[in-house]
Amino acid sequence: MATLNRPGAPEGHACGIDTAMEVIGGKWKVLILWALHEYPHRRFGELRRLVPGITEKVLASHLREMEADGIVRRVSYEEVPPRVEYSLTEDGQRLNTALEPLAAWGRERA
Amino acid sequence: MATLNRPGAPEGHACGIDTAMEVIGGKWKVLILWALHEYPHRRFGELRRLVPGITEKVLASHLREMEADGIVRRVSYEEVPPRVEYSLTEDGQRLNTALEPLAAWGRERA
DNA sequence: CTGTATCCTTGGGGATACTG
DNA sequence: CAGTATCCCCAAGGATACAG
Repeated sequence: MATLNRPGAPEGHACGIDTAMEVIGGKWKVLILWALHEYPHRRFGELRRLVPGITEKVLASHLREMEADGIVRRVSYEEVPPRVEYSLTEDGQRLNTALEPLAAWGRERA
Repeated sequence: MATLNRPGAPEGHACGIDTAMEVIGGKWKVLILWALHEYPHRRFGELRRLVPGITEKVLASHLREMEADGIVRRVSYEEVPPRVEYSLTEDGQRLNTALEPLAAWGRERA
């Protein structure tokens, strides 16, 4: 993404906020993150119920992207019927922690 | 926006992250926030230069929304040629502070 | 149960020109 | 200088059906 144009700045250490925004940019990603934090190791169907309104297609693609970004881990148990569990990676946990002040700011709004 | 479906939760205190995401949801908003934090009291044209790539239309509409959300203050000096200065409100400053851990998380990514 | 495959819609954002 | 006014576009999401 774009970065700031910082006249007279050291140049070489971006603000980093843009990087984070790309990762959590999807419409439901922070909600998924939050859900996985409060209810660890959820299955696909459980997540769908935890995040009301999301469609299967979008949940699936969001999970894929979050997995690719290294914040979500997907574990598939080869059973019938199929069982898949999603959880946060270490980086995902840290991201969630980093999100907490922002959540607090949101809560303080009337 | 949507909120989490939290079975067996106290119900009545949402996670708050969704609220914050709505406020910083625009494509360039965090960058504007950051710019206004590092270079307080900027004029329209200066902001345009600080956030390279943004168009006048989008900068204007983003600023309007951020003003409506109470995180940016717009002061117009009735002069010719016109002069307008944008700055962060108290709430905007607190939002920026709340964004810092997220920025740090982004910076730590390789 | 855990997803694809299709098709369709929308609005956020881009380009450009113009105005007080 | 500080913005509107238009027009346009496309990718992110939604709806629904189907599959292993």
